[in-house]
Formats: sequence, C-alpha cells, structure tokens
Amino acid sequence: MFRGSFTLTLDEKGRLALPARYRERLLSEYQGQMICTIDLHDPCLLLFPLAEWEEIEKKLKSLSSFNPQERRLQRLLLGNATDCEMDKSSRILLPASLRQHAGLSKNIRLVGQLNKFEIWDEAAWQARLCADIEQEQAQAGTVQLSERLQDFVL
Amino acid sequence: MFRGSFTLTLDEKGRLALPARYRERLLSEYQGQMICTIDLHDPCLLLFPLAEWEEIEKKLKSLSSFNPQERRLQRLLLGNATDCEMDKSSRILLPASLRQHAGLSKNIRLVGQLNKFEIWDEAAWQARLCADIEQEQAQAGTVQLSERLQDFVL
DNA sequence: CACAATTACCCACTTATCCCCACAATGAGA
DNA sequence: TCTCATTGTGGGGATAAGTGGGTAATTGTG
Repeated sequence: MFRGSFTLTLDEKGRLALPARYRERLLSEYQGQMICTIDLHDPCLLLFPLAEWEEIEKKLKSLSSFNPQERRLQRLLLGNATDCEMDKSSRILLPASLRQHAGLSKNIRLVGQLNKFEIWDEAAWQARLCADIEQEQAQAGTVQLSERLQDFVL
Repeated sequence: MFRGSFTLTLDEKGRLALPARYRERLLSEYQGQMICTIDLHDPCLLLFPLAEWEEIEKKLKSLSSFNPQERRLQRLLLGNATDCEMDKSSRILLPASLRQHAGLSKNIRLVGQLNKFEIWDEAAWQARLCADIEQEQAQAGTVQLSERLQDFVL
C-alpha cells in the first residue's frame, strides 16, 4: 500500500520520475504498468498500478449503460484512463490533456493513497491541505458525521 | 478491455485509423472484424469487435417484439449496425449515415469503454466532458446516489 | 455489358513518441 | 573535505505512428 507524499518535477516533455523508494516494487509487483486518470471531485490525477486499476474496471463494468449518473462515471473514469508504462529511467509520460485537467505546472506533489497515488500541482495541494485542516477543526463536534465516521477510531 | 481516449482524424474518404496500440489485439483476437452502430443517448457512435457485438445481439434477441420500448431498442441498434472490417492500414470506413448521426467532422475522439469504443466529434466530446465534470462536482454530496454508487470505492 | 461510384491498397510525408546518453544535484562514506 | 554512488533532469535522434492522396479493383446500376 502507498502512503506519504513527495515533491517531484514535471519536465518539459511532461514526464514524471517516480520516487526511488517505489520503483523496485512497481517494477517487480506490477511490471511498471500504470494507469493514470482524472479525479472526479478534485483538480488532481489518480495513478494506479494496472492490477489495482483492473479492480476498478470490474466495478465499472457492472454499472448500467442506461443510468445517466452511472454512465457518466464510466465515461469520465474510463475515457480518461491512460496507460503509462514506466520508461527505463522510471519515469511516466503524462498526456497533455490530463496535465491540463489537473492544472499541473512544473512543481508536482505525489500523494500515496493506499491502492493509488494522487498527482497534484504543488500549489493546489498546499492550498487544499490548509483548507482541509481548517475545515476539520472548524466543524469539530458541530457537524453531523456519516455513519461510518461515527465509529471511526484512530 | 479498452480504455483511454485518442484524438484521430477522419480523412476525406471517411476513413478512421485505429490507434496502433489496439491494432495487434483487434487483428489477432477479433480478426479485425468490427461493428459500428449508433448510441441511443448521446451523439456518438459505438464500435464493437464482432465477438463482443454478438453478445449484445444475444441480449437483444431475448427482448420482446411487443413491448414498444424494447422493440425500438432492437430496431435502432440492429438497424444501424454496420460491418466495418479493418483494412491493411488498420483503418475502418465509417458510412456517411453514421457519420452524420454523430455529427462527425474531421477531428474525432475515440474513447475506450471496456467492451467497445465510443466515437465522438472532438468538439462534442470536449463539451460533454466539461459538462460531466461540472455536474459531478456540483452534485457531490447533495444528490441521491444509486445503490451501486453508494458503496463505490476508487 | 459498360459506365460510374465507391471501396481497398499502396506509398510518401509529417509529426510525435520512445530510447538512450549525458550532466547536475544530492547524500553517504572514507 | 573529497570521492563515489545514486537519484533527478534535460535533450538529441532513431523509429514508429498518423495522415493524405494517387491508383487499381470491386460493386452496383442503368
């Protein structure tokens, strides 16, 4: 599982060098096959090892072609999913369209999220981080928690 | 399974060159036999490998000839289904009637959707993409999700 | 049967992608 | 502090992909 966050740089060709600490694992466990797609709710990209992504595809497959909401989900996630194979320098090439979606500039933040990574523009990430912490503190004890969070123990 | 999206161009003869990354698979696995038909809900075409299309035909076969809605579905999908065999340059010829239905101009977007591709006019695809993302973000947490989506985890 | 229109094949050109190498930056160990 | 090893970054050039158009073959129609 992936965790932690890393600052990286996107070079002029749109390539991203993955942190050295993940390389061996991504190569041996997943043959360096990665899938990158957009996030639906935040201005960032999602980077999955292929095997993990295929789990998502299984779920997407069972959604209805006639329910507009489910179809939209399929179209957005699948339509933007791009194969990104690691090159021999352990870099992946992010297509221009995806870079644009997440507003990626040169400074990138790669965030480990269990079965995937999130790819943020560094500035957007910082802003979001501050906003999230603020909101979490502001609403402490005041807002109705979801059922799952009711029983969440750290 | 197919995923990802590609910008392609329709030439003056109405031919579409399929992305190189799929060619080998479409040839070896499906002998280059494709079926193209219209989509019922969006201004785009659907492109199936023949073997995958035959699965759809099985389902269509089991629909009632007396239920108007089901009959309509049969008529639209089957009536517009066209054989499109890949030529030796891995191109398919899209009939004028289908091109017209999807409003295809020169710039095309081919979108992988598991067992099929969607074929969009690039401008229409962009517009739809923006609209979908907007809607997805706008309704976050506010709209009732379908049962399947309630527990959808990325 | 002949003609026209459409379709398939082939070749050539332009553009983009991938592979490789080189250098810069960083950190560890002697 | 110097040296070496590893990681991060940049870019040139080979190769393949995408595209356009000429010509031959096939189909359909009068």
